[in-house]
Amino acid sequence: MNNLEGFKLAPGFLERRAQEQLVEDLRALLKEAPFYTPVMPRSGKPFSVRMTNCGTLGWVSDRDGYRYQPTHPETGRPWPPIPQVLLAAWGELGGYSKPPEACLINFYASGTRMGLHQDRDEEDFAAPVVSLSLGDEAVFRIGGQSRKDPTRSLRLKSGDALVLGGEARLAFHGVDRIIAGTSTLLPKGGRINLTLRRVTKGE
DNA sequence: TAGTTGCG
DNA sequence: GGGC
Repeated sequence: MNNLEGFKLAPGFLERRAQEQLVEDLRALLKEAPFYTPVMPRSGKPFSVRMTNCGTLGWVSDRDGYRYQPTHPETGRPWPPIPQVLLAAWGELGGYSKPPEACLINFYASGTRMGLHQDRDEEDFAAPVVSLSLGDEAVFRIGGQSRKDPTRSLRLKSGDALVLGGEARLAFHGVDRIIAGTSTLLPKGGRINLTLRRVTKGE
């Protein structure tokens, strides 16, 4: 049905200790590039999820649209570099020759969500999208390349990795809800999702 | 128009 | 979780 080729779930890809070290890396990174609240193009409605990025490019949304840009929209500073453990994850799971340029960092507090969407603001759809989950569990939904295709839902746990490549690269996906109290990784709860992407076709 | 990373 |  919607067994899209190129969809891969790696449960427990990061063990607990690696998750803790990554959270430490992120703590430092977030001082340089704090979470901000993006808004929807044209309507200006805020996302419930807060965002920041690392890498040479970051995904942003504002009244003008969705795009990748080299600087934080509020501080104007370049995004910090992508932590090594994430580059290693890309190498291990992505199976792609070029390194990731963008790592979108989403923070889902309890009660936040992300509607069904496609990742299609990149030039390079041959590259996979690699995603890691930290903290509370998410009810994740994925369908096909058309919005009306049937969807299925799965639970993403802290340390799980997800790869969207091949046919699944342009699959609609989203987060229905966060289940509070399902992880002790983040002291204040919530979920962090890290999404690695190749943006350009060039070097 | 078609589409909507949101809303209901 | 479907549909606008």
